[in-house]
Amino acid sequence: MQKEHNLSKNQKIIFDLIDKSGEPMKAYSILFNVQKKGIKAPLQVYRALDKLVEIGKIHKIESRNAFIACQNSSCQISKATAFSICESCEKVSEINNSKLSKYLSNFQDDSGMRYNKYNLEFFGLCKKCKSK
Amino acid sequence: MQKEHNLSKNQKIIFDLIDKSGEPMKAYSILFNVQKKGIKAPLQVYRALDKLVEIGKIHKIESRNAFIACQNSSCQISKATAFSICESCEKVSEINNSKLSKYLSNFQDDSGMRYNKYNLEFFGLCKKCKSK
DNA sequence: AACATTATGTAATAATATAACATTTACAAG
DNA sequence: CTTGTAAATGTTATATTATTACATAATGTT
Repeated sequence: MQKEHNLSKNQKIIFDLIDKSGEPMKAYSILFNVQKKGIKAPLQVYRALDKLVEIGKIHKIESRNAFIACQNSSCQISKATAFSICESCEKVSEINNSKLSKYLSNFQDDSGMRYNKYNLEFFGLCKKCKSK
Repeated sequence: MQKEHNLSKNQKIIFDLIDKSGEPMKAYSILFNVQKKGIKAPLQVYRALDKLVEIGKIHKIESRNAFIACQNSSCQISKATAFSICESCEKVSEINNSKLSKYLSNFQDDSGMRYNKYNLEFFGLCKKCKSK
């Protein structure tokens, strides 16, 4: 069962914006879009983003410095993430594949070490861009 | 066989610095360290870094905005990378595991799509930090 | 009510990265 | 060997991303 996180005012404003957009958003683009709602400073945005990432409502696409709403309803905490990124149109999808996540969660490196947290970004051309 | 890339002057200076350091370096730290060699501007650093990444001599650790020399002698082009990152001491190691790279190169998402390029970052505590 | 925790507001600034333009070097084709 | 072209360099300015520092307010718990 997913824990209810009562989002604060700024967190809710910013989560709703990212969630509705359906695509990765950058911090200063978020800032621009929420200024009419009273959020004026970068720090207000980054603080909300930090919290939303921490509780797993959004993920950061590291290679793009952008944030996307979690598309995986069973995802509690953002510690094991995988994304597909189109290098042409920049479309990003979260990959929710249990075999992949099991494989990576159970992966041991040559020293026998395991990792409870990872981020994987796949790059290629999405179907639309491939057919062009 | 690895293709010989004749590095230019700036590329060589910057690669040698990163390679000798053995750990991830940030662009402005690189800049500071090569100023005595005549490289004065950020753009000179970023251009060399871009090229070195392109030819696979270094990799970018996206979650850290830092660059590390490729530790895999058979790695020609930086398109399939995996790293282990200690969240305490920030030590970074390149993971060179053929099973893992085969698994990821052959991975198909639910739409049947494959990816020729990926970046995977594992997070945890390295042995030293774990034993503290 | 008292306390601790979390969230907010605001200004300043640090850190990371690119745009635009001029010039020079390396090197292959004729 | 010179002409054309791609790659690399130099320089200034600026854009983009993110954090420090400090003050205040809201929320939840005992």
